[in-house]
Amino acid sequence: MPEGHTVHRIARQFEADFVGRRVAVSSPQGRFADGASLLDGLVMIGSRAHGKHLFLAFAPEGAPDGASVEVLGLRAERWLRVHLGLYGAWDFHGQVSPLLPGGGATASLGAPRVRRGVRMGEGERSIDADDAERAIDEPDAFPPDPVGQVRVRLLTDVTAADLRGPTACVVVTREEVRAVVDAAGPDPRSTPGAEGEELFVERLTRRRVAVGQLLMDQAVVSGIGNIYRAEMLFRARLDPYRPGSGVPGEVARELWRDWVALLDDGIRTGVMITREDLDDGGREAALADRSLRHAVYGRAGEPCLRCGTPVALAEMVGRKLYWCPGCQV
DNA sequence: TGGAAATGTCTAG
DNA sequence: TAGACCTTTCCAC
Repeated sequence: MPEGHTVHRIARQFEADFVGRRVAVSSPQGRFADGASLLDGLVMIGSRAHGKHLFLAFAPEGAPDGASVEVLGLRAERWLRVHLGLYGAWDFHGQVSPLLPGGGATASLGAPRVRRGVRMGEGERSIDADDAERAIDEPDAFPPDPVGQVRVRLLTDVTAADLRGPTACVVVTREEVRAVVDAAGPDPRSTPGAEGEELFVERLTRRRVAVGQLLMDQAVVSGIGNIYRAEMLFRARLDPYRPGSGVPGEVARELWRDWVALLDDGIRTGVMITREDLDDGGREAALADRSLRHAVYGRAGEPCLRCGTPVALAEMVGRKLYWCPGCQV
């Protein structure tokens, strides 16, 4: 999936283009028709991410609905919770704000898509004026006709957001939002500072389960997926099979701090560049070519960038695990 | 046209 | 642990 950084970027996109606006909600595919009718015509009052969950808060126009308790810093009784799962993606159409000053707008955030032989970046594709695909993908008419299986369409006067392929897309109460967040491990962006770090270290080091498995466990830490998992263990020189209880506290702290830094970088750039050996030129090249972004992920059989040992590939709890058996001990 | 693959998670046995 | 589920895309046949 879109790992945690992508969901935070999606939350920002909604903050920029939907929050404060009245939203028409529909389900072109039909599978979310009931939920859509509960939200249609309400104003989006906030947008939050925790790990891989996206929460969009709604309230009646001109009448914040009087919720007495804040959840994720918002008083809202009606929320849309979305989890993209493995293939989910949001597509934005119409007026789409750039997420970086001076940057291009983002058309699509979520699972990678391959189109016309052009591999899109992980999670998203830029549609600045030079992008030849813009003419293909952005018809003049607004809103554009839904393409494919659009579970939900959120529509303001000027911007449309289409959701396809989510694992979860459901209208929830603030209590249900609270429950999901409480059950999840810390996310550096919503559990910042020492509290998140302490929680992470405690949950990682108390169990004998393999650290490679624990990093993917969203109850231990939120937002890490298969790529960040492999790359963080490589950066920490940790054997993925080492039990969490065998990871020294200081090493666990370093893992958390690395996650904080990687997540910040991913949110800022929209791209997972996890190699430590790149200079500015190398990063520039990696932005354009995803095969240059990672040290071990997707590089099975190729020599380790640190010690030359062939990168190993195995299955861990049903997911592909890449690591260097030479220098991850 | 069918199968496989993809940054994920849940449930039944 | 296997299977189900969400969707799109490429590739072998």
